[in-house]
Amino acid sequence: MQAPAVTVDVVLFKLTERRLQVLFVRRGRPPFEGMWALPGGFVEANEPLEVAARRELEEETGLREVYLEQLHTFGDPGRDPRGWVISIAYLGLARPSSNAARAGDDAMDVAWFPVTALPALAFDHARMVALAQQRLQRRVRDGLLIFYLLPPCFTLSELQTAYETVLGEPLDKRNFRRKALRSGLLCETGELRTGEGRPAKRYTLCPDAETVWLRRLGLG
Amino acid sequence: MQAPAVTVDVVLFKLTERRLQVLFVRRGRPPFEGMWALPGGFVEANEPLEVAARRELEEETGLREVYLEQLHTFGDPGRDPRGWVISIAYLGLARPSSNAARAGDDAMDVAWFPVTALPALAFDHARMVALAQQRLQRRVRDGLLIFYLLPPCFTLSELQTAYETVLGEPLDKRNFRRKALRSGLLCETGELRTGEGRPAKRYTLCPDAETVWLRRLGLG
DNA sequence: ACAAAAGTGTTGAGAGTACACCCATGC
DNA sequence: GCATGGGTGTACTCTCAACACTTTTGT
Repeated sequence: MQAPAVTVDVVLFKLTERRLQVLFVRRGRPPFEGMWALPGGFVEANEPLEVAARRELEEETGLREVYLEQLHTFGDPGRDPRGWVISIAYLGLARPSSNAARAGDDAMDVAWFPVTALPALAFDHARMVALAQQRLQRRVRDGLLIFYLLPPCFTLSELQTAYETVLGEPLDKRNFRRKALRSGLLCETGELRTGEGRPAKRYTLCPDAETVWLRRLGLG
Repeated sequence: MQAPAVTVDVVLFKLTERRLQVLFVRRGRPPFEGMWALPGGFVEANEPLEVAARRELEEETGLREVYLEQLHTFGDPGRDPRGWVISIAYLGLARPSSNAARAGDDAMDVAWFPVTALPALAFDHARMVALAQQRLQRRVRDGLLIFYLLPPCFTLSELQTAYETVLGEPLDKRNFRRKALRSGLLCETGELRTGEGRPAKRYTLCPDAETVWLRRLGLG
């Protein structure tokens, strides 16, 4: 009974400059040396999978406290030239303030790329990104995932832009605002965002959002 | 770099007697000897994961040609008393005619249990079944998955009963039929199902159903 | 005063829901 | 003729989509 090696990989998304961006690291050794790849690596003995994903992400990029959910497990023979390696891929979401992708302990390059302009990727990582984006869109369409891509406080316009960026389609401002406000998920903070143009009210996801959301599904 | 052992497990559902049933095998050796468990086992060297799932399913239960999709990968330390073992769980669907669960080559017991009356299960298989049922409900609610649980030909009442059984709630007959027929997914076969009461028209999922379905999502 | 972004209502179409009776066959 | 399951229509509600102008601030 031979056993495969087991790795985890993280497709980490972030919203900046009205672009959906994905995080990559440049590989420092073969195979695919010098190529861009998803942050990830081998699972350690008796390490829970999600813990491994967080550890690798932090080791390679310095990022912590992101949202993570399991995406899919890839196990096709031939997906890794080193031999039999299966990988559990995670979908990750980070806030716009997560610039902090430092060059990791291994002194690797780390960079965000717009999902519309990906570099050539190592292994089957392009497939992983494509699958992750699909899943992200579904989960944003009917879920609370969008809020993991926003700062804790935001204006309705920022929220709308976030949706538009992830879904890749424009939304009607009035319909959007009505729906957002009627959802019961948002609280005014009282603050205003000032700058260009008229000041905008700031909102937060209200504390019982999860509950409200589940209640909604439970009743219709 | 230690590596875990890797297994696959299949949560196979089937509809009979207005019950949603799940397939189990009785374990012939420790750990959990004599207990019921999901069909599954170790992945062979360089074997694609889904292939492994199908192989184990057939070896242990004789069942082939079922629908399979990946569900989740379980890797918590302690989930298997033998040591570090991760398992890729699959959601499977079989038609009602799949009685054929023969005692496998290993002469194991094989049996279907209603999902509402599960036996005590080995490993973390109860969690797997719970997750699979949840996923099945979502995928049936908005997808074509229900048809993998039905024979190729069926009456509208059979279709309705299938939905009701999976979703666990009654549906209005007239609304259901209107929606089913307006969907454009069904073709009359011309056959009638005769027996008790008035004969019923038989329908099939029409050949371009997949296309129709995707077109629908694409437009709204 | 003007540029720039925030904010605001109404109408029409389609989908979902609730609800009760007649029809065709086997026995 | 009766038991059994098959088949049918209408009215109400609600959600979604389309659509354009006024308000508040900074410069």
